[in-house]
Parts: sequence; C-alpha cells; structure tokens
Amino acid sequence: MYRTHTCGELRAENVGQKVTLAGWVQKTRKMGGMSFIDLRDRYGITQLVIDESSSKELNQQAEKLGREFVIQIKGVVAERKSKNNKISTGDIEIKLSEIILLNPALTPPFTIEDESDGGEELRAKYRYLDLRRNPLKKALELRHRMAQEVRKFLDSKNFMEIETPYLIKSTPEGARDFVVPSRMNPGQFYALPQSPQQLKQLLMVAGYDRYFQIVRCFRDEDLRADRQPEFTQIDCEMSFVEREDIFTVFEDMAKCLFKNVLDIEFSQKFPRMSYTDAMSFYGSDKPDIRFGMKINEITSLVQGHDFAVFDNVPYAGGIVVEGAASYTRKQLDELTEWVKRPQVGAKNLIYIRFAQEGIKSSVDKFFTSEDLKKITLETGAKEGDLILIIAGQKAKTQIALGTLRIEMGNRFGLRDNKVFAPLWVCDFPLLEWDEEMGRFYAMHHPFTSPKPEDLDKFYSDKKEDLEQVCANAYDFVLNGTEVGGGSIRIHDSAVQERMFKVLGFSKEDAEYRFGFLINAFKYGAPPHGGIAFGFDRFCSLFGGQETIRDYIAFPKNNTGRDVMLDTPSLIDESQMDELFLKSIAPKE
RNA sequence: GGUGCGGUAGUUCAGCCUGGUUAGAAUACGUGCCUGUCACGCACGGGGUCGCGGGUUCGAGUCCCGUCCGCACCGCCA
Repeated sequence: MYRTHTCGELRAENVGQKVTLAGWVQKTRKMGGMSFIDLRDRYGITQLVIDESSSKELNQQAEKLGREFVIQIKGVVAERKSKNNKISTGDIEIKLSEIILLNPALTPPFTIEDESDGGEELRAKYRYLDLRRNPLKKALELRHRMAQEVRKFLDSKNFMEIETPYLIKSTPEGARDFVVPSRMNPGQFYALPQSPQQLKQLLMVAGYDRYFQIVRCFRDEDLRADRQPEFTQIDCEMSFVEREDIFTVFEDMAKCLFKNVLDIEFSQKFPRMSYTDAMSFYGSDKPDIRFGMKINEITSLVQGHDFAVFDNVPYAGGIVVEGAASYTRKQLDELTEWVKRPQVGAKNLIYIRFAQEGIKSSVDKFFTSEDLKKITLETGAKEGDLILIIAGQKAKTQIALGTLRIEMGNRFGLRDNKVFAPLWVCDFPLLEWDEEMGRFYAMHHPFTSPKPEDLDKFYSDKKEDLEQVCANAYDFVLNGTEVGGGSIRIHDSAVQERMFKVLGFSKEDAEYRFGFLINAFKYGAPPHGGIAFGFDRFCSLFGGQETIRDYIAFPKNNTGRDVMLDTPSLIDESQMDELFLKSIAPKE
C-alpha cells in the first residue's frame, strides 16, 4: 500500500498512529541536528521531521532530497511543539522512521508555490508543473464542482445528457470553422462544431424534450483572455417552452450554482433589460450593473451654444463619476488621450467639474454657469462629482461612453469581483444590415425566431421594417460578461424559409447547407428553444478572474498554440498525401 | 490585419532616456554552519548567445531599421 492517508487529512486526534504517506517534496529545512520536510499532494501539506533520535541513515537520505522528488514515508503522527495555523495539518507532524525514494526530479524551472516566480510563458510550457500550484488546483476544483452541480441540477429537472458528434458539417455565417480532411472522401472535409446548435434542434424533433450537454466547441477566431479556440458550453434545449420557461429553469440553475458553489443566495428574480436600454444606458449589450454611472443623453441641452463639437453631431451623452471632481487637469488630459485611442475611438472628451468652489468645465467659453447647472441637474451630478461627456454619432458614442464607464468603474474600485450582478438582456434585433455586403446577417443565428408580435414586419420587404424586428432571444450577463445566450427557435418551416430568403440564401444554398434541418422540420418539429452557457467564463467569474485560461487544464496561448505540446505542427508528407493535401514548404 | 507594452543569470527584474572599467539585485541552485523551522537564518560559491539579424559609431545590453516570440486590447468571435 503506497499510503494510508493523504497529506491533508491528519489531525491532532491521529497522534500516535503509524502512517504511510506519499507525495512530492515541497521544501526541506535543515537545521543542523534536525530537519523538516514539507510533503505535498493534492490534498495538502504535511510536515515530516527528523531529529537527534533518528538514524544517521535517515539523515543522509533526507539530505539528498530535492524539490519535487516523489517519496513515500513511514512514521508516527506526533503533536507539534510549535503549531502552524496556516495549514490544516498544522497541529501535527510525522516523526520519520523510513524514507523511500519513488522518483527523483529535476529542479523545476520555477517555484511551485502560490506566488510562483515563473512568468506566464514559462509556466505554460511546463503546464503540468504549474498545475501542481494551489491557485490552479483551486481553479480546476471550482470547475469540477460547477460541472457536478450543473449535472445534478439539470438531471433533477429531467434533462438528458446526450452526446453529439464532433465531426460535423461546416456551417456558413458565424465564426470560422476548424475543418478536418476526410481520408475516405477525397477533397471533402468535416467541420468541428462551433456549437451543437442544429444537432440539439434535431434532438427536439426526435422528442428528447429536455437535453443538455457539457460540450467542447470550436471556433477558429483570434484569441483573448476570455476566448479560446476550443471552449466548453453548457448546451441546453427544451421543447414546448416559451421564453419565460427558459428564464425560470436557467435562472434557477444559476441560483443553484451561486448557492452551492459560492454560498451566495439570490432571493429576487434576476433583472431584465432590453437591448435598446442596455445600449442607451450602459453603452454595451452586456452591461455591468454592479455599479451605476449610467449614460445620460444630453444632446438637446448642449446644442445651440455655437460649440461645433456638439452642434455638428447627432448625439451627446455623459456619465457622472461620483467623487471625481478632484481629478486634476493632468488626469483629465490623460483620460482624454485614453478615449481617443483607436480602441475606444471617441473624438473628444468634455468635462464638467462640480467642485465646492463652483462648477467648472472645459467648455466655459460656450456655456454659462446656468447652462452647466442645467446639465448637472439633468445628469443628477452632485457636488464633488465629475461629468464626462462625449459627442458624436449615436451608436459609436454610446459604445465609447460604455467603455469609459467600465474604465472609470475599474479606477474607482466599483467592480468588486466578490460581488455578482446577473442580468438578462433581451429583445435583440433579429437582423443586422451589413453595408459592405449589402445584405442582412442574423444577429444571433439563422434559427432564431422573430418575436411573435413582429411577424408582420418580418414579412415586409422594406429594409426599415426588417431592421426593427426583434428576436425572441436573450443573453445571460454576469458582471459585464456575456455568459449565456439563447433563443426560442423557429419550428415552422415557412418562417424558416422566409428567414433564409431575408438572409439572401437561394433555395439551393439553404438546401445544401441546412437541408437536413429543413427536412427534419417537416416531420413534426415541436416548438422549442434553448440556451448555451460559456462554461469556462462562468467558472472564471465565479473564481473572480478575468482570464479563462486558469480554468482550463491545458489552454492555448495568444496565437492559438499549445506551447507545451508545441502544436500546431507539421505532419508527415505521407499523412498529407493520404488526406489529399498539398504540402507547404516550412518557413525558414 | 492593427495598436500598446515586454524579451538581460534557472527564474523575476534593474540597467537603456543621457553609448564607455569586470552587466547588477532578489530568488532558485550548490557547499559549509545551525535542535523547533514553516518566506528559517548565517557565510561562501557557480551561473549571462543582454531574443535574432542588420546598421550607426573608435566603441552598442543601451541609438536606428528589420524580424521572431509573449501578453493585453481593437478588428473578428452567427
């Protein structure tokens, strides 16, 4: 038997017991006559001790131990003379009688500690060592807990977990597909699913009226801290449901996760917000409502003062930053530069300082103090506050203000990662006009149904009408991050055909791409809808992190590489030939 | 495709603006001392392709150009 206990479970009541432990050497402390060894495994750290009563042989063995050596030890649990309340086993130690070296280890390239000295790149290359560290272990434990809670909850609600294939058909629109060449079908390709969207809809047709799957999805797009080319969704679909049914079930699921994983209770219903309000008041389709600082439109208040910045544009909006009147000229200049960066894209930043000694602004030349007073009243600014105003084209300016709002929220510590503010965003536009292509795109995906009350407009041929059609779709937003999204689907083949027509697919196109689905819908498709949660993001938010990488055991880097496996990589010429692929000479 | 920041001992960084002796700190590693440590302590020691290529210069870690790599962001992500 390799061990009788783990390194995290021995306590004062075990004193006197003969035990066998196995694990990794975290650290050795040699004190001359006596030595301490910290032995680590997944469960914790146990201190081992060698003193004057121990044999010479044991001392010599202990001296040879290096960091991360794998050892097995035998000894007796003893109460410590000086206790360590920082670890769970801190009341006891093991008086060693035997050390068995199971495997030596090279000195790791970075320290295996909570605050490692290694940089990201290095730790990524040695991910298996990084995973030994507590923070990553905690992250993966959280992920495991979340997955178990999701399964338990959905199972209790009669959902069936059904696996869908990874080798499927390429879908147009949406993200770029990862493709897999078919050896047996020369020149043809599978695509890896961006999500099992159509498949789960087919399961609804098949009568599995409550389906879920914790499933890997693939998108060949550029990465971010919260975006990986392969990521995991909690993918769900239900039949015979309306939007409210979906809200009920999945709000309960979220609450269950909050309760069982974080011990946070939500007694109220999650708030809901229309897409239009989200854009108007938060400049984002995924508002962070942990803090206020809402956007106020002040176009009519600021126009007509012979100030071209305001008069020549259709929109002006402002946010009130509480307690920021003390911002210095230098800070405001820096902030102006910040909003003018291409990433934010504002053309200007006007400020009004509501200080004790009076209201001062960067546009005093054009506005009387009465005018400024009106703006403070309209925006609700109080003494000590700072109003930041951006003017320009409406949608762009709202987004810029939204970006500024988040930045100010960060600077003023209003985005506490221990506080959770869930939100449903709904009533998205169904269609988005692409000026360049001169056609509509589905904002969500082409199987999203229009809201029933907008069906008339959906059948109109006027662009303006179509632009106003709302989708029966919804996003689940947590702390400014889109965590879930879904919709009530189209189950009527006439509506689906209309959708394809609006999107400019010919009958043949639609048939080639989605024939299987269109066909299936002719055999009795139930009304259905669903939602998919970005599981990695859900976990990272629960863990209070911005990046999802720590919640994935083996993630890819910024350029989509796995630096540990060193891949993507070239394959053999013979493999290429088998797959009917032309080889590209490797770059020198 | 674009913007910003970074690349110097095993590791994390300083040095670069303002070019000039033997490139420095901390940590890790090694050796010795140390009987209650737990960020142990003390002493000594080894350790460098300053990412790569080119240019300017009497002289480049430092200035210029190019390039590669990493991170964050914009575009993109139905």
